[in-house]
Amino acid sequence: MKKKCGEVAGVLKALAHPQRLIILCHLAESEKTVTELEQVCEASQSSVSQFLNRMRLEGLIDSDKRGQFVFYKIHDPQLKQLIKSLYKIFCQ
Amino acid sequence: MKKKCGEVAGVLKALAHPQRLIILCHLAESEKTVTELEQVCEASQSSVSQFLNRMRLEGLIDSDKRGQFVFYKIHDPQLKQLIKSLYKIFCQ
DNA sequence: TAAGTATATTATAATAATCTAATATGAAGA
DNA sequence: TCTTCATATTAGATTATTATAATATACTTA
Repeated sequence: MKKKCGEVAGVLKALAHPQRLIILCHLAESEKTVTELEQVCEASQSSVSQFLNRMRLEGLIDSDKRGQFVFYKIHDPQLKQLIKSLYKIFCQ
Repeated sequence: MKKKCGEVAGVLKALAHPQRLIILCHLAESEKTVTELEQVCEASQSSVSQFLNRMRLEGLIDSDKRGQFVFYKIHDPQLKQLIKSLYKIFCQ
């Protein structure tokens, strides 16, 4: 239990930030480019890029460079489930 | 959406900490005293007390003093639901 | 190849969270 | 009343997170 809570707390930390949560909610719908994410969460290019990189390193999201764009999407299926649950609990 | 994400991110912040998550998981089962919580999460008395106070002020938990003990329990029904979801997603 | 667009990186400043130690309060029992 | 136990509070040091500015890279198109 202690170990599991440590892991889960780590995932929750990624969501526990207004702009990162917006980003992840959008990624839960479909893949998005960095610029698209910049617009929905109204954060600077640098911040968004840093957030994305951090979440990628944590294994939560995936990046896929296609031409001049980098598309991000959710990698971790548990994260996707969690975002769905959040939506059910808090937005319905 | 922006506003809602801010609120939800606030709740998630409370869970996004190994020891607070352990505390909340135990409170999701039943009410507990501070000393009981100290033992399950292996944090100092002061830390636990500070965590509890903070979560109480955020409206997530309730305290009830009975004699020399203070019993804490989850106040926010959404938080209870969230903890159940976490259990389903990550512990089954 | 020059210019523009998309993204990443780095360093650093600003802010927030955490932990610890010390002390305080208040109830219970000898 | 003295002591012990349960809890709370405070202040400060430490550490982590966030935001910002500047610069770099790499692709695209004229």
